[in-house]
Amino acid sequence: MTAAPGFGNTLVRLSVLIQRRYAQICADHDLTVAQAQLLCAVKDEPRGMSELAQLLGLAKPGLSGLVDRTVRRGLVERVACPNDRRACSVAGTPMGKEIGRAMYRDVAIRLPDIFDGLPESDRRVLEELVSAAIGSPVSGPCLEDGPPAD
Amino acid sequence: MTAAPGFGNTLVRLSVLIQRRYAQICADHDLTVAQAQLLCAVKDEPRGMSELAQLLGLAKPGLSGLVDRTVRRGLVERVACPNDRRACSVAGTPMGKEIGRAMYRDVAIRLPDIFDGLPESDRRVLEELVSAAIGSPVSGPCLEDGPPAD
DNA sequence: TATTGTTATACTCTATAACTATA
DNA sequence: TATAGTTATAGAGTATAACAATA
Repeated sequence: MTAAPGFGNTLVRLSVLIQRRYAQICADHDLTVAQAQLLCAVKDEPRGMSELAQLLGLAKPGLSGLVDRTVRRGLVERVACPNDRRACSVAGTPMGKEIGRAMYRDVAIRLPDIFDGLPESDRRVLEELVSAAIGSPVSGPCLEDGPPAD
Repeated sequence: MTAAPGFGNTLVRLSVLIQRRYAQICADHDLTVAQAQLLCAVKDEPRGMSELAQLLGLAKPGLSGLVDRTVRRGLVERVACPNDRRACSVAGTPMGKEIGRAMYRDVAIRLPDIFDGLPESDRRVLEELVSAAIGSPVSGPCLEDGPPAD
């Protein structure tokens, strides 16, 4: 009995719990999940399209559309890249950055409630283990670098 | 310093990791995530539409569409409810049940890899804490009961 | 009248293929 | 030629409103 047989499915249920709470926080800020993640990714500094596609796990056309819709809402803007006239970066507008930071704060405050049922000492152990297992964000955003893009 | 300030965002990144791996397993079984969850929910016994909507966190029209698409693929079918002629249940077809069970097994095997970086003893502690915090599945499916529906 | 589930409509998200402009 | 990003197209998912049949 090396691992609990249903642990994989417990993890799926955990991720669903997290995603539902996260989606609720996004909705409270009048954002879709994808828009919120984009906003969190550019809340401190602009990022190139390729980097964002990688970060958000989207193919390039998907990111283009997401940026379009988010631009339309006045939350981000495209800025030309001086070195390479094909490329562009995505920057948060003042409003977008503010909302992105508010999201980030709200997530930090409200999401851990999921583990309210655990005694404080267990929660601290859990935090340490999860943080150790998946590491810290490379440069600020809510997301993890990943393979899916393109 | 009660809780790590970024723990909420670490949880979001964890859930993204889990969801991406889960989506990959679904794709390996030629399923979308929503179809896989529907299949897991009916892999052992039929379930009513209301129960499924609650379980999957969908509003009724969303579930109707999901069931339509999954019926079209020959994985589930609608069965009339004898007591109430308005109502119906969703049952897996033999193929659908088989795929649902295979998914469930595959998730149990492949998902915990996420924590491969942790020493074995830490992994066991983590499993216990997560399982204690979110409990076991009520009746078998991969999902958790939740509020969003309708 | 209230409830179950579907249909209609609209928008977001995601994928693939084809395209434009630049390198 | 290769690369960055967009446009075109299609399908899945999700929400609200209106509807049908039954309770």
